[in-house]
Amino acid sequence: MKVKTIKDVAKQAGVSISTVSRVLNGYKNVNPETHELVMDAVKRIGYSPNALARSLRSQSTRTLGLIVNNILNPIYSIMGQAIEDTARNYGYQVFLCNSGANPEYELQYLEGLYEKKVDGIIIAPTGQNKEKLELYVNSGIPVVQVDRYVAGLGTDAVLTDNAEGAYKLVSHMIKRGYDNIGIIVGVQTVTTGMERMTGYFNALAEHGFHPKSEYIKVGHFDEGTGYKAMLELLSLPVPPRAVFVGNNLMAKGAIKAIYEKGIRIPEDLAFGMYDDPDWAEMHNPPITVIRQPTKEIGVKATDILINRILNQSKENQEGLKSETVPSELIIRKST
Amino acid sequence: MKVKTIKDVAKQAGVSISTVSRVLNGYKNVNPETHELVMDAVKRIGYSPNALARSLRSQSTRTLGLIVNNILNPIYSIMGQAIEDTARNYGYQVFLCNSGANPEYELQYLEGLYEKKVDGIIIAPTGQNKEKLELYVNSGIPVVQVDRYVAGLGTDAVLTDNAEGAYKLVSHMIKRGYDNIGIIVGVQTVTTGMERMTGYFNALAEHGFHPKSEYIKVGHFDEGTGYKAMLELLSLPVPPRAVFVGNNLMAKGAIKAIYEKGIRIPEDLAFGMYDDPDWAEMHNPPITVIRQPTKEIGVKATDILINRILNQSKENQEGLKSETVPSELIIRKST
DNA sequence: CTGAAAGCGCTTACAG
DNA sequence: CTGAAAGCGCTTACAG
Repeated sequence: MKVKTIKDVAKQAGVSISTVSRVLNGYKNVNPETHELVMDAVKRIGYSPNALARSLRSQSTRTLGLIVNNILNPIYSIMGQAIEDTARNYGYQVFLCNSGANPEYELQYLEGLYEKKVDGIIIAPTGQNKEKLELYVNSGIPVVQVDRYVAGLGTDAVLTDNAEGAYKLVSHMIKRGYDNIGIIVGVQTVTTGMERMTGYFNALAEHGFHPKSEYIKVGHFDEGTGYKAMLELLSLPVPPRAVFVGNNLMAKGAIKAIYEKGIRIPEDLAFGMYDDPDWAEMHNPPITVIRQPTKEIGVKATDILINRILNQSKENQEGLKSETVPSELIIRKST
Repeated sequence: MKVKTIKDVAKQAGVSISTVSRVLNGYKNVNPETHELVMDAVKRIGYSPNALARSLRSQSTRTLGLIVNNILNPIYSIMGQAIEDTARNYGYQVFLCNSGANPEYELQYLEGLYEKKVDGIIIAPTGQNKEKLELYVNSGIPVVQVDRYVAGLGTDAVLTDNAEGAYKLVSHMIKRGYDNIGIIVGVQTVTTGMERMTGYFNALAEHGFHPKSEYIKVGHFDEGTGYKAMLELLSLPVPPRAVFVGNNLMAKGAIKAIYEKGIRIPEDLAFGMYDDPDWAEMHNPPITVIRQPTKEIGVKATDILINRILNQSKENQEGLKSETVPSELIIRKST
């Protein structure tokens, strides 16, 4: 079946292609009868517009790019869903890309989305591709950073107050009477890793504790390094009495290590984590967490991005926004 | 910063745009010196091709569409990741779309991807948009159905043997000595819902049991209806002694209901489910499951799809494939 | 209210 | 090995 074009519609309807285009785009100045003629022809031959041609000419794709770190992390799938839903309400489609925390893949996506001429992007950046991101900024393609950020980029951002979240959780542990509190967290080249570490330090300092280097483990915000770090903590001569784990993936690995060693929560080891995935509440005992308003972050980021796109031509653009949403301490039985 | 085109490169390099195009596309018959001239110019002015223009002319986008049912279901996020990775190896990008089990959204995506001229699609269909899917088939755009399928469509498919999986799990429960086995499963308009129900019936029949209608609950493969169904089962004069829940989302809801009622697993109620999400093993007690080879489904579907795309011009196409991958019974403490 | 023409940025026969 | 020209399927000033 040959694919139909606007030309076929024009021929069927007995009008010019300009007129067809006007009807299809809902222009007001079209004779009602002509309008009907065209719509009938469209129906009859089963015409469907070619977005490639339309976008090439109109310089707008009504498409957003979303690059997340790890689609297997529920934080990002929930955020992705919120972004998609919000974008849909504005009539935008979303190109969801998963960098897998791999800067090379991220670079490929950044290039691919640029070539595909998305109208804007939302990104949870690895931090390694600042140059490519600058290309967007310099080309006037709006970028919103979420969850983590590359500094000095001149983009909007929607973030969590990671330091405060970590601080709240660790302070809670201290108040519960636990000393020797360990931390397992992601690399310090990523803002979330840094800030959660900072919160940990702040909580200790404020309560007069000195951090002990053997209780501080840095990994990759994934299950494997979470598992390994926990094993190391547990094999210390004096293992920590409580541990703060920096995200849900590391926590999964850490829990696995705890099971293997036959350690009991919270009797032997109190356990708290950043993020509140399904299993945190279903776990026995239920786990104390810091919950981020993931959905809200997605909605806000999309609102900001699309408003930038829509107001691109306007003179006095609003200044860059860097919103920080609060996260919530949810105390359960594991601490 | 004005965006650069092939024309700018041509001017910089002092050659024609045809030559630039040849260099960019790696044609062999280009003078090495010319090649260098062009590549230098590309670097110098920071040229990046416009995929819209390229695709419009070349009639190929090297882009795949993936429409899943629910990105919050780990089955689909894992499958999505596998599809993305496989496609990347072939040089294809994936447009990941989440229908949210809503036929209207699915239709929108089906239309959007068609307009964007993807080279092929992979879909876990809701079942409601057969007509739109036929448009793809008739237009010669390859489609691979995964997980569930719309019958009579003339597409390839990669599926799980749902009936066999359900049969294995329910048979296991019977052998353990449980009578009065209930089922909570998704709507019977979707193949996975139907087939898992069939497996349940088969297992009962083979062991001489008669299904009891009050133990059969049909919902929407989501948490809400799983919760509701479980509450109903538990408030029966004679509640079931064991329950088979049809997917991981329904199971989450069902577990919540079980907690609320203070029911113990497996002492009061044995519990088994389709799918093996993270939390199934972390649950206390760990849950007996049927695990699908989700990743393998994604890889296979992508291989099939891309081979179709690549061989589209060839005469004797291979016949349609409908592969069924086996699923595995993993016995844990909940039964 | 409608049509003819130019052009978006490429690729691809066609000549040479 | 290279260039000029046509054309992919649209939208958008420009005339009338």
